[in-house]
Amino acid sequence: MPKLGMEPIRRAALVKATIAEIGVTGSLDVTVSQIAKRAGMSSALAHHYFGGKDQIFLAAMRHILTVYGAEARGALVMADGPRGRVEAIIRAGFTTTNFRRDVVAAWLNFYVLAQSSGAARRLLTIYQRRLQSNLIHALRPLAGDRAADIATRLAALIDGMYLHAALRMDGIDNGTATDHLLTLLDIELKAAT
Amino acid sequence: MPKLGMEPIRRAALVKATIAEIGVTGSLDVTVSQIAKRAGMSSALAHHYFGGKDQIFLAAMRHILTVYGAEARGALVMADGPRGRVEAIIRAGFTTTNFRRDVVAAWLNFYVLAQSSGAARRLLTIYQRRLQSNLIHALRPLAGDRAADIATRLAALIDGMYLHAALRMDGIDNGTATDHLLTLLDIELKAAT
Amino acid sequence: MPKLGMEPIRRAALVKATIAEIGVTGSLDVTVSQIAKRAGMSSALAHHYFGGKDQIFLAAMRHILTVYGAEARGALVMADGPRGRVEAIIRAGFTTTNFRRDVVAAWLNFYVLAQSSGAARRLLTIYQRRLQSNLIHALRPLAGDRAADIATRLAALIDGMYLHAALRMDGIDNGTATDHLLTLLDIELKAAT
Amino acid sequence: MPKLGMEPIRRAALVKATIAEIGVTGSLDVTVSQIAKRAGMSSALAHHYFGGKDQIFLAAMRHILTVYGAEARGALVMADGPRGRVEAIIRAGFTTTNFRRDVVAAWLNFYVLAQSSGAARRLLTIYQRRLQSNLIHALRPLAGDRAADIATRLAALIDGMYLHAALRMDGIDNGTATDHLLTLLDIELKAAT
DNA sequence: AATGAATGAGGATTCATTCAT
DNA sequence: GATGAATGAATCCTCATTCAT
Repeated sequence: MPKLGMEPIRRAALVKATIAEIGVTGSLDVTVSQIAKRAGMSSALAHHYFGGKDQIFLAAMRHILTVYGAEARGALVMADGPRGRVEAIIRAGFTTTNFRRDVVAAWLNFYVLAQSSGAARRLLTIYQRRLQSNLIHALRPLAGDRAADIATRLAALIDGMYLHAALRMDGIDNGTATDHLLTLLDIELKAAT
Repeated sequence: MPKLGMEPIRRAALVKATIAEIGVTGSLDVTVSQIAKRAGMSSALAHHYFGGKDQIFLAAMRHILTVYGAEARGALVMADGPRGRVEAIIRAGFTTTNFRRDVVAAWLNFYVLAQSSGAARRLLTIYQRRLQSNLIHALRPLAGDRAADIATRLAALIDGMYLHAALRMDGIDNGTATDHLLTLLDIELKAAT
Repeated sequence: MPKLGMEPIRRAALVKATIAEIGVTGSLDVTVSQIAKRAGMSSALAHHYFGGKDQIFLAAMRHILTVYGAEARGALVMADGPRGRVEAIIRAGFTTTNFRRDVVAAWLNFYVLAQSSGAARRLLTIYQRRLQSNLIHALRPLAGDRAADIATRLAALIDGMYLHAALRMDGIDNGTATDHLLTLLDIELKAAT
Repeated sequence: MPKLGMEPIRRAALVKATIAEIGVTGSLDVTVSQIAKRAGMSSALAHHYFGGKDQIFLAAMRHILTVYGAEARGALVMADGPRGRVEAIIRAGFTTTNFRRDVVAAWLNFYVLAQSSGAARRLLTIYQRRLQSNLIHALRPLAGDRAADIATRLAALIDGMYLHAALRMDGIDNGTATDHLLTLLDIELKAAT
């Protein structure tokens, strides 16, 4: 074990462990000790690097949003035409990275956290605004004035799919979830013409 | 003079207080004492009537689902034609009773609870199945084979709207939420023909 | 009906135990558990009744000051003539109740606490002002303009004696401490004439 | 190139930082990290040089006592006649070096420390004995048999003044504190004749 | 010489739950 | 029926201290 530059490694390990632990427990009732143990260190060290439980949670949340954002951005760059851009945004939410069981569980829990924690809400709001704005931009050429409304429904359906997935209901998986979203997109655009 | 028939009154008060308290806190991190205090009794009495915190939560969840179910059933009876039946089901989710701030917050939290509590998940599953089945029945005459798929999207969008409402995103309120749902219904049916 | 009226009993026991524990340890590094144990209850109950460690300390401090104040007032009422009044005030600080080892140790620690705790400082200031004012009133007829200055020295010497007593220096005990104070009073008055 | 002779510099920095930190906090609840940070080094190094927190405190205490002793000795050498010697001793306690806010705060805290730490008590006792003995020697020619008693009162009043100063009571400053002491000396000597 | 890394031990505080009355 | 009393079992967090580099 090297003696220097441990911080980023430890932080990453803790973030990863936090998501995993939330995934297993299915709630935020996770102790710092559990997280630290899973990350292979003492709880004291976890506190040392993050300052407190809340900040560990926020870091995990930030991580999930960052990864999501990165994938979405990457997909957008490669996308072809307006319709392709919307698809890219939608698909980004259901990649194997983002639509893993524990990540979805964490996601849902962060939504709940956002109700009581200002910091969490701020984070989520930023993400939401970006998603909404991306969707609207991509939809404008296809649906004109209706872009905003359609974006709202798409965004809500994405979250709805996450919610159902979190409960493993309907046997939703990457594929079917994406299908539902794309179907919605199709009929929205058809109706908009 | 012993008070008779206090039990149902106390239980109802506790259930109501639980929902209110979850609404205020925005999470399940609510103590039995808080709930009991709001319900105007000692926490010991709350335990006496419910046996434990988990059961208080379950009772509150059951209450919400029951009220929702009752309203939906009532609306269904009055509904006119297949399309009217679907509308009735959708509208039931956004009445002022069911779409109140604290109820929505509790709803979201119960979704989370369902991830860690088998009993909670069972409750939710029952409700989900009933909703799904009601929707499919109502949609069948209108959309044939596509009924199931459409029902899934409608159900997911309902939950998505709840989620966004819980975070006061998009300025979602009764009216706009219902509008979005009915719009989805419209275009789904148009596309199904 | 449950066991009633425990609160004052518990609080008194905790205050007493706090003083004793500070006396034994000689510092404020006393755990709530130690205090609670000595008082014959769980630390949880201590928290229940006082809300926190700080408030336990403040209550103990308040208790000491209250007892002191009561004795001083009592002695003042019985005192004969101006000189008698000054003596009464002085003697009150060195009764067997107030000049006990643990009380003196607690006293000293509260002085230190007052440096970091606003609440503690306020308490101490009130006591100090009352002592000063009592002394000045009693001294005025005897020393006129010099009353204030003399009072300051008397008060400082009282505290100095406490300090020395806390460290068992100079073999200070009730008797000698009082003697020193009265001697100071004598020569102050002689010089004031 | 290893830095040579860092040890005394580091130790001095730590001692200084300790006193400052105690002065700021107003208590001994100061962490080694705080001290080390203020001294511009890691807490590990502080341990390396002193072996432990207790020893850092003791070193700080020793430092204060040493400085005080040095000033007192210096003043004694220059003093003129018995009365001048007593004055010199008294004034030494209230020089701007010794009567600084943080030094006084540290002083008071060391008194408290002496109640629980044998080493601290020993240190303080040595200082006390030296002060007492110095005072008695100087007073003997002026007050004969009464020297010891007067010395006790003078010493106690000095500490009392420190205590009041620590709490910024009575608006005590160098000047007024010294005045009170010298007044006491005056009237003691007058009474002794 | 110097420090980042790491932890064990401990302490304040909270809370669901039980019990006697 | 109802509650004050009481606690054990966590849980977060802090900190002195050690160690490898």
